[in-house]
Amino acid sequence: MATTIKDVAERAQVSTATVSYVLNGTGSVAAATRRRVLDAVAALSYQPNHAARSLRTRSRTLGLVLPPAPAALADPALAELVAGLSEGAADGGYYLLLAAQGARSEAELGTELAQTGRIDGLVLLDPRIDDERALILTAAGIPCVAAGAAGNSLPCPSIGLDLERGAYDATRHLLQLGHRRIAMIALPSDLVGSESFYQGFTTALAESGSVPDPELIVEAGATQEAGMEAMEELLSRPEPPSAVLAASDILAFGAMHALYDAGLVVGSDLALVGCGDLPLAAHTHPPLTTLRVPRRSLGVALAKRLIALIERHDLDPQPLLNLSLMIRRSSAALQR
Amino acid sequence: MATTIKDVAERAQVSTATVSYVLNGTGSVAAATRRRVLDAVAALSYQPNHAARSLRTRSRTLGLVLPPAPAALADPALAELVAGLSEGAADGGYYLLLAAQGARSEAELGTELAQTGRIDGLVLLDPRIDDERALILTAAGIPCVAAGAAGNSLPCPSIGLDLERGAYDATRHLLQLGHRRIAMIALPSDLVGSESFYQGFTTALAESGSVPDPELIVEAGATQEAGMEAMEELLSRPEPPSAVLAASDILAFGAMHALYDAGLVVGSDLALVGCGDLPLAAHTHPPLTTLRVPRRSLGVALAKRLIALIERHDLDPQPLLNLSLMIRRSSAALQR
DNA sequence: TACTCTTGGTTAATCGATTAAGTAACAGTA
DNA sequence: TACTGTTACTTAATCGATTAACCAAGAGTA
Repeated sequence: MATTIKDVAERAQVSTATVSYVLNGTGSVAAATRRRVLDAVAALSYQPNHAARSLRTRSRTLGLVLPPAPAALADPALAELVAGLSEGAADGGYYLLLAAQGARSEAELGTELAQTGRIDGLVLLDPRIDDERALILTAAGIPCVAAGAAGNSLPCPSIGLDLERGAYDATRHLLQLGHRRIAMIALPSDLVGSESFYQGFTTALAESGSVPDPELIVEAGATQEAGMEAMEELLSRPEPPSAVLAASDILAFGAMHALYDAGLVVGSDLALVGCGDLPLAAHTHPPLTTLRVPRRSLGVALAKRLIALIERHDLDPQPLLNLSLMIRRSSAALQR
Repeated sequence: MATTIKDVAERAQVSTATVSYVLNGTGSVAAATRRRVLDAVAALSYQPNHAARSLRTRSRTLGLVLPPAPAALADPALAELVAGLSEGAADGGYYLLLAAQGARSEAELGTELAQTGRIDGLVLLDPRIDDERALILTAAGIPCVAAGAAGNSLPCPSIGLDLERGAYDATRHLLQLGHRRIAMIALPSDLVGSESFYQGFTTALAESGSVPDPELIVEAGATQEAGMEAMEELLSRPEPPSAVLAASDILAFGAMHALYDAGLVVGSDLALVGCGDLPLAAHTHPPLTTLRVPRRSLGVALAKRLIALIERHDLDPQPLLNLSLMIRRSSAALQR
């Protein structure tokens, strides 16, 4: 049934070694012989057996651990990243293995997958500063790359989003609309991106001659509820903001709820900008101005970086990926 | 580095065969020996190498082909299904391999993956009547199961959603609100689910003493644009409907746009019900009444069914999964 | 001429499991 | 006693590739 390298060798009148050399481009093979082998491969439509191959070499598989149930939905756009990942993997001759986290920690699961030879490397989502997973995995010699992180506070390579520039752009947008009291709802500060995002925010403010008011910076969790509470907190200030930059769309959605509850109209009473451009963002009321993340490209870039790491070939450092500001009705000129 | 079965055998003072028998529960092994082996396994924290194992047996991997770029976003809730799949796979000791479709057809890609021993079986999304992929794959002896299909118009097993019951419930809901002219925007009729959905719709109408007006049944594509056009068509009827049941949320979103353009208010001028309960559905204006699909359970059930097929053990036929009607503001009582 | 390189191949070991076939020891039975 | 079964193992073949080691023939060189 399944055609093996032996069948090809017989048909081409050579040894299996020669077939292998032709197929892998290693060894030296005369042109005529190479032709015979390739013809035989084509005639038998031979595909090398994956298990046999990976028993001797690599598994040509990248791993991704899916966050457990509740958080799995936290990023409804995960599918796009995953699509990019498997696309980038396919380009390099790899596939993507998905594992449900279950009881074990991500690092444990990843280690097991790597040690049993199921995967050659792992993609890490939502990296944190001094990320524990990255530490454990790299210590165990397991290649991994982190998604969407910039800078070098990570023990493994990463593909960065230019969050600093994004936050800068968003803040400039709000400043240009005439806002002066601009608040920020931040993600947990141990996420690798948080610092950059804050940096962009303050840089834009500084350029306009102001400094961020500590009263208007709230560090929240990552959930919608957290965004809601953060917004409530901001509204309780003696001088509440006229505009809010949220570090994620989820936080922004929560903020919207709080504003609605407070009887304020988003877009006219207060401007709101999110980050992520989830599919939902264009459909809230009012539609949310937000920073679009190139998730698919991020996925492709991550896969390529990880493959380069696995195969130990150098790769030009990947430039940070740009976010683009999608201006919608949630951000509007200051009312007076 | 990597501990092998040989290391375990040495430590337990037995042959590798015995270790294998203990680990697989095959062969007969004395209790004391079994203990020694298990102790050695634990002491060395041995995990069998996947490649070696799958060279002799199965790959313990399920495959899923991701639709190409544009369609990949068509179902933003795909992530949930995928999470369910990998969860169900994990329960059976399997993992999930994702492949980006690229240039080749899904059947070709699936066949290659199976023949190279990368996967043992394949999950098919959005099955069609006499699905070509299912035909090719089953003909090639590759196990596959289809998602969300009912009935036996498929050449492979499937996990069914009770679309008939769902459509029935949704239609009853509209009837109870007082609607009498109820239209339906259908998905392409070659999708396996379409017939059942239509069936549920007509059954509910029949119970109320009416028959479906052919003028009010429109078969559309699967896109938002298709939904929009279908709605425009319905509005152009001499006697337009007062309520519309769309066979998917995407279609319903399109219909909403058409209604908005026509100056009609969804929820008061016309009731609208979708199907799927995409994350977006609760956040449109007005929020969309829709049938919730248990995507995660569907994924789990699919994985279990596929594994049973692969390992050839019988499985009680899985009952159809129920949809639940999420009543929101897009469906309201008839205005008079 | 005699020696060394290349070139173009082959042979055979190897990766780490599974499993058919064989065997020794002992119990049960005719 | 001799034979048949069990039980509890071991030996060794096998899955299908990769690759180190070896080898023959012809080209180049001193």
